[in-house]
Amino acid sequence: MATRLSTQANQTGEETRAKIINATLETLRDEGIVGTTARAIARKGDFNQALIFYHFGGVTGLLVAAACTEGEQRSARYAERLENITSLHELVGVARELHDEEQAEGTLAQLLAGASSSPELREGLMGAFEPWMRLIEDAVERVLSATPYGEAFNSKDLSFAITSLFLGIELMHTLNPESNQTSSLFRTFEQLAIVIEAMLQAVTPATTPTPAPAPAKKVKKKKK
Amino acid sequence: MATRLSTQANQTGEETRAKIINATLETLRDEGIVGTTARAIARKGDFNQALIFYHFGGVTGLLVAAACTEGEQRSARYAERLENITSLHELVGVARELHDEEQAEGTLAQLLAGASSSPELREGLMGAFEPWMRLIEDAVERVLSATPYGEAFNSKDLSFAITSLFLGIELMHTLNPESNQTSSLFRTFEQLAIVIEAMLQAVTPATTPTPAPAPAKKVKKKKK
DNA sequence: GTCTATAGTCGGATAGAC
DNA sequence: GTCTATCCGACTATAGAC
Repeated sequence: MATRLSTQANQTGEETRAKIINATLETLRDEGIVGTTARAIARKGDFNQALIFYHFGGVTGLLVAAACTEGEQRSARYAERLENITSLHELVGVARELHDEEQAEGTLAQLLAGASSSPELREGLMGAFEPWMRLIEDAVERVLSATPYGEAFNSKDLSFAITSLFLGIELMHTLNPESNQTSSLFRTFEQLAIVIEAMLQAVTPATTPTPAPAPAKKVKKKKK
Repeated sequence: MATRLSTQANQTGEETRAKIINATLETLRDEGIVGTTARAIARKGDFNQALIFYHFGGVTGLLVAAACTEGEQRSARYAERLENITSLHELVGVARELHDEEQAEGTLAQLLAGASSSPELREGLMGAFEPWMRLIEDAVERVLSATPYGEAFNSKDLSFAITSLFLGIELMHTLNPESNQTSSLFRTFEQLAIVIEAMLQAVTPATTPTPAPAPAKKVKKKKK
């Protein structure tokens, strides 16, 4: 791929596509889904509007591609950390880091909001989300299995809830971004995690090595 | 109010305004913020598009009015229940009911998403949200004060988190609305609430039989 | 692959008749 | 208060030159 045989002096398609996707994410962050039009994106990235249609077929196609790319990059950045998570407070720590990344700020929530008015976008987003959701789910399962409630809770529900919480925070954050609400929020989350971990420890004291109800099944060992 | 002295045969302004606002909420629910245009709203409510500008000055003004109205109705419907909440599982119960109300489904999240591209909408939403947030905050404070951690946590952060979680769930729900993900989700929440309450009880027994694994944090006893 | 130009559509908003 | 008619701008999308 990327033949580089063409006219030179100009970029290869891959570079252009990356530039367009980047401008799309910036536009989503700054203007929201409502303001993310082909013209606004082209303005932001300083390229010709027609390129969007040449490379992505249309705005919706571009949004899907942007969601996929962003999802892959995010997964690549956080996979290792997520795969080593075994405790609640570590999970909170990763969430805080993720929130502090400016690029991810709000783009996901905005894309989701746009899905209501475009079945095509909706389909694309479902695909783009799946790998990320699996990462979260695995982490949640590991955290759960370190507690006596490892089998008592639906980890799919819990990871759905965590993802929802995160998206909701992004949404609320746009209401008044200049407030430092969210930094206080993540501090509270850390306190919460510590207290819950302490309570769990109290419920299952170290003196009894085997945590309460021998579950004896369904503990996936997820390599790596 | 509502003079009724005018031409008759037609509705009074108040009725029309209500009709328009209702159509707006329906459009938000069905088409999302992107599809919520003056024309789409008028189509949905079967009235003339120009009425929106006569009564609300513009689409943004209408969206703000819809947010306020919806917020007031929701507050009126849930204030009593919220004000009597003292435990976590009750809070979850109200959240579930709220989620099951079809009218509220997604409109809030969509409005929030639209705030990114309109400072005027953003301002209006902040005002519309405040009373509701105070209701939540009071409930959270009561729930907290029934635990040994009543003073340890920032109740503003916690209610912000709860609101965010709720909005995020609405947002995720639009990805595949036909799945019964959310009903499973609220069941898990109820389990979670029960387990947490049980752990709290174990940590602070009524007759103090066990001498405290004691959370190694700042725990001020402050039963109200 | 990228640009200019433009066709065609849709949305916000207003003027003026009723 | 409501309706029709309409202007104007912005948007998606494409054709064709380079």
